[in-house]
Amino acid sequence: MDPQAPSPAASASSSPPSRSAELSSHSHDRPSSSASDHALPSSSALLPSDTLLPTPSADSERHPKGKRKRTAAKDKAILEEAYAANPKPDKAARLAIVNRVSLNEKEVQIWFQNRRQNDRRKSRPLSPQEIAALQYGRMQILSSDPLSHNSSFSSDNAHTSPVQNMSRLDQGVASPPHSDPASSSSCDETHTSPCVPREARRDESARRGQVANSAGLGPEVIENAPKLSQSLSSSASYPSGTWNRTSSFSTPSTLGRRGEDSFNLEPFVPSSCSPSRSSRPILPPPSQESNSSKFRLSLSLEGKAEVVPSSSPPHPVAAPPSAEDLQSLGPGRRLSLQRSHSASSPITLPPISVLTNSLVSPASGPLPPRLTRGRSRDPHAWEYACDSENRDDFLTVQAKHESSGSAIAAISLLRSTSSSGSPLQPSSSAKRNAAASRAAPRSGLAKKPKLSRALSSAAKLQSNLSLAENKDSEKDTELDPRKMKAIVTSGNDSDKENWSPDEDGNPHFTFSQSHVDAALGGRRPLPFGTTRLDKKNPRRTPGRFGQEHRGSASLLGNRANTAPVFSHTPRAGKRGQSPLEIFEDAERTSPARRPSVNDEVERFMRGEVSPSKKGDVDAVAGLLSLSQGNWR
DNA sequence: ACTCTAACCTATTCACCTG
DNA sequence: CAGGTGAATAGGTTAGAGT
Repeated sequence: MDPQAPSPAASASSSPPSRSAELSSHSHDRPSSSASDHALPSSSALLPSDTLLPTPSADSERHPKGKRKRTAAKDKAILEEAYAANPKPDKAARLAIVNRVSLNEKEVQIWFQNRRQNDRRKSRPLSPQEIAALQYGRMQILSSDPLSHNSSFSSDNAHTSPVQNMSRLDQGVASPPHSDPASSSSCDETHTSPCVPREARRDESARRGQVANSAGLGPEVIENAPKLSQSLSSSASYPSGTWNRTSSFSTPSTLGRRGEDSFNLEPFVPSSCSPSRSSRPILPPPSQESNSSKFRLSLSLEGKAEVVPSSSPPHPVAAPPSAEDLQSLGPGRRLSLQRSHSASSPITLPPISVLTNSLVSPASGPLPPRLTRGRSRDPHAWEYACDSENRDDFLTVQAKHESSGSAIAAISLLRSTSSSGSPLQPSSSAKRNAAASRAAPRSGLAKKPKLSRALSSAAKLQSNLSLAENKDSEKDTELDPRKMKAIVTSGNDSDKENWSPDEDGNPHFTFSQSHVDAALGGRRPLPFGTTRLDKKNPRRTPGRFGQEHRGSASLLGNRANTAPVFSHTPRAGKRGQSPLEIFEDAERTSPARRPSVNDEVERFMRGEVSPSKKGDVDAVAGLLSLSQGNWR
C-alpha cells in the first residue's frame, strides 16, 4: 500500500547492486543482526507469541554458504505485517520494508515470494490420490447424507467405510476450507487482510477443535483429523470443500503451526466477516448422528455449517425449508461449486454476493453468465478428456455407483482419477504441485517439460485459438490438450491472486472460472508447469486481463463455452441425454433449479465424462499426441 | 520488431526444526 | 529420524521500456 515512507535512503542499504549474486553473499550481513533481533523485545509486541521462535534461529543463521538463516522473529513479524497490508509490495514498499528489517531487498522479495507461495499452497487442491482417497470415502458418505452434501446422507452406516470417519470428522470440524479464498472473497479482501484477526482465527481453530470435541467426535477422530489433514496438506479441505464446505477442516498443521498460519484460517469464513462463525456447527453427539439422522449438517452459502434436523426429506432442497436455507442451499450447492472461487483466488475475488446473485437467480431467471468465460480451467478436466480409455468406464461406473451421489461426486471422482490415471498427468507426485508441472511427460527430459512459449505464450495461443474457437469452440477444446491446459489453466491461483475485482472490476471471470472449478470439484486448477495463460502479474494483468476476459468477451465468451461447450454445442444433445441422468443429484430434483444450478456441472460432466464422448476424447488424444510430437 | 529488465510464478532443493 | 517448514534457487512467463 502506502509504501511506508519510501525512504530512498533506505534503499541504499538494501539495494544491493547485483542482487542475485548478492543474495548468497548477502546473507552475511544478516546473521549478526538477525541474531540480535531475536533478543530485541522491541518488536516483540508485534510478534505473535508463537511466532517468536525460540531463539535457535539465531544459531541457525549461519551464513556460511550453504547454511540458511532463519528470518528473525522480529523481522518476520514485520514482514508479516507488511504482507498483510500488501502481499505484493512494489519496489518502494519493499524498500520501506527493507528499512525496517535486517534483510536486504532481495531477501525481502524472496520472503514475500515464498510467503505468497505458501499461501497459495495452502489453498491448493489435494493431490489426486489424496482426493481420491478422501472422496471415495466421502462419496459413500455423501450418498448417505442428504442435507449437508446435497446427496442423501443416510446415517445408516450400512456401508460405513473407514473413510466415513473422515467425512464425519470434516463435518465435525466443519470449518470452511481455510484455503477457500472465495469465502474470503466475501470479505472483499485478499486473504491477507483477514476479516478476522489472526488471533481470533486461531481461537477459532481452537474452538473448532473444541467443537469437535463437544460434538462428541471421538478423540480418535479428532486426532486423526490432524493427521489426515496433514498428510493431505493444508489444502486437504479442498476436496471436501468441493462437496460441501462444511467438510473442510483446517489443517491442524496449520493450526498448530507457529507463525504465519493465520492465513490459513482466514478464509474459513466465507460469511466471513460475519460472526456467524461463532455459530460454527456443533454436531450432535455422535450417538445421535450415527443413529442417524436426527441431525444433519447443512452448509449455508456462507459456508457456515448448520445443524439441521434430519427429519427433512431426502431431498436436500426440501430439507432446508427456511428461506435462508433455500437461499443458501441453492447457492450452497453452487457453493460447493463455487468453492473453486474461493480456491481460485485467494486474493481477489469479487464479493461472494456478486457471485451468488448471479447464481441464485437461475431458478427464476436465465442462466447467469457463468461460464461465459469459462472454459474449464482445470487442466485435469482436459487431461481427463484426453485420457479416453479408462476413465469413461471408470467414471461412468462410478457415477452410476453414485447414482445418488450427484454430479459433483462424479466430478470429484473424475478429478481424482484423471490425475492419477492420466497418461498425461502422471499420477502422483507426492508433492502438491508436482503433478501439474510434471504432468507433461518428463521421461526424456531432465527438467520439467518446457511447454514453452508455444504453450506459455498463451496469449498467442489464445488469440489464435480464440479465432478458431469462435468457429468451433468444441474443436478448440480439441486443438491441443496441452494448449488447452495452458489456456484452461489460466485459472491458476496466481491468476486469481492477481485478479482483484478492483483491478479489472470484472468479477465475472472469477465467477465463471470458479464455476468451472467448482464444477471440477472446487479445486483450483493445478498449476500446470508454468504455462499460465492467465498467469499475469497483478500489476500487469489488469489491462490484459481485461482484454481477455472482459474485452474479448466474444472470444473468451466463446472459449468460456468451450469447456462446457459440449452442452451448448449440438453434441450436447447427444451427450446430454443419458449421462446427465447418471450424474444428477437425486436430491436436486427441483426442476427449477436443476437447469441452472448445476448446469455447468452437468455440462461439464457431459463434456468431460460422458461416455458418449469417447469419440471426441479419442480425437483429443490423437491431437495431443501430435501436438506433443511437434512440440518436442 | 527486438532486446532488456523487472517482477512474478511454479517447482524444487536444501537446511533447519520438531515430534 | 522422518516429516514439516522456510529460505533460496532455477527456470519460465509477462509486460513495459528502450532501441
